Amino acid sequence: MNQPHEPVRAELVAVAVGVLDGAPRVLTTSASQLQLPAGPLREDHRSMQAGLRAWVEEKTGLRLGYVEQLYTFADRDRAGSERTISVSYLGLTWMERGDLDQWVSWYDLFPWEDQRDDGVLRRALEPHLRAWAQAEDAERRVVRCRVTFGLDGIDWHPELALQRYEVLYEAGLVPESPDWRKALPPQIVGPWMVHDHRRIVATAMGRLRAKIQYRPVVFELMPPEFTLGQLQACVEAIAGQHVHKQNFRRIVEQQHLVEETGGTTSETGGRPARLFRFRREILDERAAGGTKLPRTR
Amino acid sequence: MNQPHEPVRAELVAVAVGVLDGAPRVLTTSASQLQLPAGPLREDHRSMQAGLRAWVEEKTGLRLGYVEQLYTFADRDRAGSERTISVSYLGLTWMERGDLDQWVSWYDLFPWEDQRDDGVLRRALEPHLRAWAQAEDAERRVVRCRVTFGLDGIDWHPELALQRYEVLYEAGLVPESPDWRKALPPQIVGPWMVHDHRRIVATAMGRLRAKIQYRPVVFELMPPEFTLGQLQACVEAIAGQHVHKQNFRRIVEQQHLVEETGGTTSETGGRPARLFRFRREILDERAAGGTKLPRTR
DNA sequence: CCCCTTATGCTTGTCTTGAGCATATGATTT
DNA sequence: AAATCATATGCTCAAGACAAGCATAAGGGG
Repeated sequence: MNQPHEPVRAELVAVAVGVLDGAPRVLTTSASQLQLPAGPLREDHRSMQAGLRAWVEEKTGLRLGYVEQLYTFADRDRAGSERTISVSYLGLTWMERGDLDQWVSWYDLFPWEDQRDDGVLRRALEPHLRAWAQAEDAERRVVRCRVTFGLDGIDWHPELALQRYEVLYEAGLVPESPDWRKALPPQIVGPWMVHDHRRIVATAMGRLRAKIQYRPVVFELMPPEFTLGQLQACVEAIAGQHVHKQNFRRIVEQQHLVEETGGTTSETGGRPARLFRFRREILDERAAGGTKLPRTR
Repeated sequence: MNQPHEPVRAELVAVAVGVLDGAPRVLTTSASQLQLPAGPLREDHRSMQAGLRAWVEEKTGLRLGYVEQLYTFADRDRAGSERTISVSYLGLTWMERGDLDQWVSWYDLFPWEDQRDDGVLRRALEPHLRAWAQAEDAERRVVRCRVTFGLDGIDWHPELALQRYEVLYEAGLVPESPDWRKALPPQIVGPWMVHDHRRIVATAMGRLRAKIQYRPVVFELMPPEFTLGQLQACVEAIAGQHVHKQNFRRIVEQQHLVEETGGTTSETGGRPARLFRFRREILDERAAGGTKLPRTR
């Protein structure tokens, strides 16, 4: 029953996300090419998570806080070589100013994902999508584009990031597609990344956008004290959508996710805002819900 | 930067689930010990999913339909040996009568998870949980038990199956705990399974229970034609909870998840019920929602 | 002092959801 | 044949969640 296992290589890959200046950003290892922090699972790693943290710290100096497993890919690299299994993780961290060069905005990677100013980007993409949809197997393709990209008045679902990427990949519009001759310029479809790292980032984006709605994970991206305005800005950055301010406040407050610190700040301009902190106890107290998105259209 | 990878062993593990007679069941490989179908990733497998399907078919004869990745574990087996990476998958299938011996009810594995008759089982467990909570670090432990097991009037959340298992594991109440001296009899805490297979099943249960609420996956467990009553029974089996019949029907119908076949059946006893089939198109048409659980208390 | 900006409080109408009443229609029992 | 049981199906109602918007508050900069 158990023939000997063929050995494989195990790789740990991190999508470390922080939010700064209205854009979520992904940590890359500084190199000529865009690539995620990664490294092999080693004998001395106590667990995969521990190994992942170690690699990220070694390669970028960042100590991750929140970490969760994303997905595991198996790639047959070059013919003949061992197979590599990549276990990817999503990590969240609070960003302060500085060292922006290692941090790539995920809207630079996926320009169409920011619906806060869909204008140019989506307009530039939509015709190509329609062309692809018409080319072959039209019925299915049209429906698929409509649903994933929210065309023709259908709702845009932020959490479908991976599915959108996959459409573009199949359509040959992104540079890493197998048939990349029709690939569009990076301002529209974003830059190339090593291996399948862009797919992994898209996976992370989808997961985070979904999770933010039913688990209080935004707070892992926030400083210890923050205003509700800043919290909202962070959620909007992640979701790539605007939310209704007053309703957002209502939800956050009535769920008792935060408590006032007593302080205020006027850094935000306008009327000074009260400062809040995350009530971390809530993680035990309840199967606490997340931050629904009261949409604004 | 790239020291040579230390080789590891990659194992594929399947949690194949079907529903029969009001209980979800998990496929095991017939042996003296309870264990899940599993096998190493092989060179000739085109992908991990393909490999998984192949193993399940080889070991049990079952052809899986729907498959999704669950979680990846890394275990250091025995000291000195290579590390094993287990990539686990959830598979759903439609069960007909027969061959029940290979299929273990997940309420035999986790008796406390069936809240449709929580009576005896939970009563038998609760005192031990409270004892554990009091023993040490009481404040945290009490809250944790309350939340995960829904004690003291807090809502029971079906999808917290894994968290509940982990509490029992830490409390030493299940036979596979490192300190198993306090373990309770199998009628209360279920039987032992090979390796960490029971943890994997608990993961699958949590995932499926969560997913059923926001994606139409129940239908993967149903025959081509079914009555709404049967569909409801299937959902209740998965969730381990009763749902409100009329509201359940309302949700399913208004989401256009199903269409009438025109036929009826009186197999269910009582007034004959109309037959429906799943509108599979909906999987493309919308980011279709699942089957929320209109609770009944 | 006026205006700009963001913060914060509150109202209103709509939609969703939980809960239950009432009736329909077959099989089974009396 | 009538009563009874069991499930199916249709419909109503009230409470709560949610989208949207109005109005006021309180800083800073001209």
